[in-house]
Amino acid sequence: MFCPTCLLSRSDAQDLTTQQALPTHDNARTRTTVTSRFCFFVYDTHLHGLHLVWRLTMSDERYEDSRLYRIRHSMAHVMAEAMLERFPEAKIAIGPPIEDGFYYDFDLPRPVTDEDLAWVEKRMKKIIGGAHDFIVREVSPDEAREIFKDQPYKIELINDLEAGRVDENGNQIAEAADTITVYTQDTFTDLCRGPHVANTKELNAKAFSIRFKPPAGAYWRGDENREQLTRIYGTAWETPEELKDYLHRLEEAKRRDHRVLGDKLGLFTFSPLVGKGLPLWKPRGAILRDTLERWLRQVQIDHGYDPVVTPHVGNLDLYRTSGHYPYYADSQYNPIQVDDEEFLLKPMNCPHHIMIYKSEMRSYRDLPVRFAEFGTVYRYEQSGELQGLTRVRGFTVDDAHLFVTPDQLLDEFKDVVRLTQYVFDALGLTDFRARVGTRDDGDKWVGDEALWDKATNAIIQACEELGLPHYVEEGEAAFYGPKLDFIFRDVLKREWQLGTVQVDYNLPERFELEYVAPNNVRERPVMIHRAPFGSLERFIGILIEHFDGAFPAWLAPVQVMMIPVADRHFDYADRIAAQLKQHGLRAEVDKGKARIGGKIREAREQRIPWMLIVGDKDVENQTVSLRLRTDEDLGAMSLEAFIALAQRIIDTHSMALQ
RNA sequence: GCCUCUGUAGCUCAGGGGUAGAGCGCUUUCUUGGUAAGAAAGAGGUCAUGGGUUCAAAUCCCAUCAGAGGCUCCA
Repeated sequence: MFCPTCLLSRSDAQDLTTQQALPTHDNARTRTTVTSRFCFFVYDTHLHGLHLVWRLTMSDERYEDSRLYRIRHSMAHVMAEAMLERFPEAKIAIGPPIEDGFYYDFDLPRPVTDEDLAWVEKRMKKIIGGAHDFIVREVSPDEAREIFKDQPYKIELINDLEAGRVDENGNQIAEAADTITVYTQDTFTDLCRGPHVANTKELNAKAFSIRFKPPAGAYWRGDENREQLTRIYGTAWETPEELKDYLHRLEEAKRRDHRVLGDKLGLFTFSPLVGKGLPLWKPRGAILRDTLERWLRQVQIDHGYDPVVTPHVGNLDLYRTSGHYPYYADSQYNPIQVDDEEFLLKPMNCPHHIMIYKSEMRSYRDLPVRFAEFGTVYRYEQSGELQGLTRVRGFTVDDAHLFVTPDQLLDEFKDVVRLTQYVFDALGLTDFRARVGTRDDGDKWVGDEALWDKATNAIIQACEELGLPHYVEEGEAAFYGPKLDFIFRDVLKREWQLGTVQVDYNLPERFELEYVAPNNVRERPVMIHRAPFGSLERFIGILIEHFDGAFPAWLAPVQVMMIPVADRHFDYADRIAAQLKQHGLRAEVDKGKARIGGKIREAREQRIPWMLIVGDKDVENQTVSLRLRTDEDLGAMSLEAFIALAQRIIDTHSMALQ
């Protein structure tokens, strides 16, 4: 059995131990997120030497071959049958299994109501109980057209199957079919490749739901210029317990939604008057963000990066030269006209950094040049795309651009990857996949194909030399070059794209960058674009959800909450808090009216790592009583002992609290 | 941008063609309490905004703004 993502075989995987490096595998290609979930690895770094060790976890079988896949596929057909009874005039589109469930797209005469879904769900249970066989038949395209004569979407699919599938550039991507398979259960027949369960008896009427997610709009064939259909999602499992688990996980994800927590913890807010997609950082969010920034800034300085600072706008010609303007005009704020010049709110930092590079004559002795900036950029994202902090219109990138000689490229690239891994590791983010994004077949790219190949090969070679398992995904590149993305899987097993490293031969060409080589000839440098966090906003949004707001102590906006037992202990609490602040700890005193239990509850809900309770006993003995947000009561200790403990945890970026 | 849904007190939400409800929070009073909510009283709302229908609109309709779930997009 092979992992569909990396093509590493299961027997190979079994031979691996945590202390062995993985063989590399770069010939896998996949476009489906379903299959790509099946190969995960966890890395384990020794912080100092940055020596990488990999472990692979792998499922036993491909999703497409699994029983769940057939169950979900069959469920989709059962749902379509019930929907056609509810909406006899409905046109059916497609209904595939997806991760955790299935969907079916319909063209409906009116919006679906919750009553409709309740009816359909009930009807589905009935159909399942009817013990209907799934019968497969092979028919000719003409027969198929007769069967689906009232279903225009199916006719379109049949015609395409018969002609052989063709992509948007007219390249044939599938053989012309002379037979078409159709599946029938009960009264419903669908054009379908299968596979299905043999009989609806194999479906569990108590282990599915179509009401866990509201109906949604979806374009026919994913094309925004075509019909908007109604997509109904379902989730289906083998047992009711699995369904319950899944619904529970959804609840958990909702509960720790960074938009909810961000409000509750006072981290950030939005104002319609400022504009949508433009986050406002409140003091507690800003200190968290500032702490991250200061730390990364220092790590980067240690790695030989030079901080630079550039303005928020730039002349439009700068972005015409870089190519950003022509390629992304739709998703930029309109140019600002001033006198007879046009300016753009900067959508990317690279052109500004390039101009800094160009401001001096560079010798090969100066390279590599590494410019780093927390640069705020603005992109006019489609309004429907905006989402909390994870998709905004103004955000700050932990951006850096490296200008290197071709000889230095590989080592520099590897060093960037090591730095990225160090950063994630220090934050306790350890579950990753690495994705090599290659050039799109379409027209969203610039430059010379040979240079693209060179850049892509450099990335793959670096991955191999680092022993970094990776997979290739076509069409995921930036327009100016291929990239390596780090895909992070959080505690709820959700995937997020975080850091990115890109190799770029094109912008140096476009901006005619040069350095003087040893033989006194002017050569062209190669650029590396990189951002471990990507967007600070998005990254913090992900951190909030991953940690459920309970940040490691070094990042916690408030690290210590003083809880005086009675009002007469306020002075003592104030004095302690002042001393904590002198030691660099972020401490506050809760002088509210609540009793001690209430204050503890509040501090816990605020995810404050340490609570120091002070009452008569503490004043008398000159102690503080420590309680953790995790519920442990560590009892009385001297202030010095607590400060030593807190500083040790903070300085080591420990995830623990004691 | 497109489809669907939502917008009522600071927050979470109930209600619903005849001038507004709960819990939490907030204020005050009592309580000074030792490890996940002490008690009582009180304040607080042009029911997102603008228009329309109606004797009467928070309620129905339209538009706008904002939010949610998807789709498309993501340098």
